[in-house]
Amino acid sequence: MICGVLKIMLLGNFDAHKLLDKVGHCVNTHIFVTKLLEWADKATFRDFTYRHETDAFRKLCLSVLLQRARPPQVDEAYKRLFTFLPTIKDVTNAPKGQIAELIRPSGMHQIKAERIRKLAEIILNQYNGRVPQNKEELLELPGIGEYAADVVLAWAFNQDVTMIDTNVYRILKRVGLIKEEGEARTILERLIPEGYRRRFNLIFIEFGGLICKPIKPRCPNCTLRDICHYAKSH
DNA sequence: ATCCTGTGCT
DNA sequence: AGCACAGGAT
Repeated sequence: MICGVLKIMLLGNFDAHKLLDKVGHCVNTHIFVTKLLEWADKATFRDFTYRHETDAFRKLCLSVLLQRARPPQVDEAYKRLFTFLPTIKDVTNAPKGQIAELIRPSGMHQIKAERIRKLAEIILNQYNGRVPQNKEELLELPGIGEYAADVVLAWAFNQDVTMIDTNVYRILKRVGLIKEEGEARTILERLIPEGYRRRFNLIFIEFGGLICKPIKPRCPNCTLRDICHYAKSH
């Protein structure tokens, strides 16, 4: 059953009993959430410097850098970009080529450079340097889609928002909780109690990066192996 | 549906 | 060599 009070050290502590009381009645999802929490309790989360960033504009740029990129490479690009171009004005005035060169490690640097430069321009000129705090306006921004908008709302504006990335898709699909990607949001919002969306997103990302990896997942070491369709068929 | 795009892993 | 990556736009 539930092994005492689970604590997520990195993100602060919370009482898993309360948490699990709010989760739905389905046995599989119950086990799923419990096992993930137990794993997060023991695991050592990776520490990327960009995770400590709270500035809304930089988070906005980060969500662009993260597109189809690996976290370590994004961290490198992130440091380079804001070391050389610390302010929004700096980014706005920088030639696209310079931005591209700075963020090269994150991949797709030409596209991302264009997106970041336009972002800076719009935030500076149309929003007077303030990143909008609602999803509608965020989605209007170039290079900002569902995921990027949710990331900004969650981590820059402290909103309890469900974020869905490839890690979430992959984990939910393999375990067998969803068949198609469109089902992810519904399932997640039923699965994860309000107030814990951000924490769980980090857990999904870490679990997806360390255990349920896209290639060569570590199924033998995985706490979900007993309930996971993928683990049973491989 | 397909493109964008560099790098790390297998 | 080939696939995959904290996606988004056309």
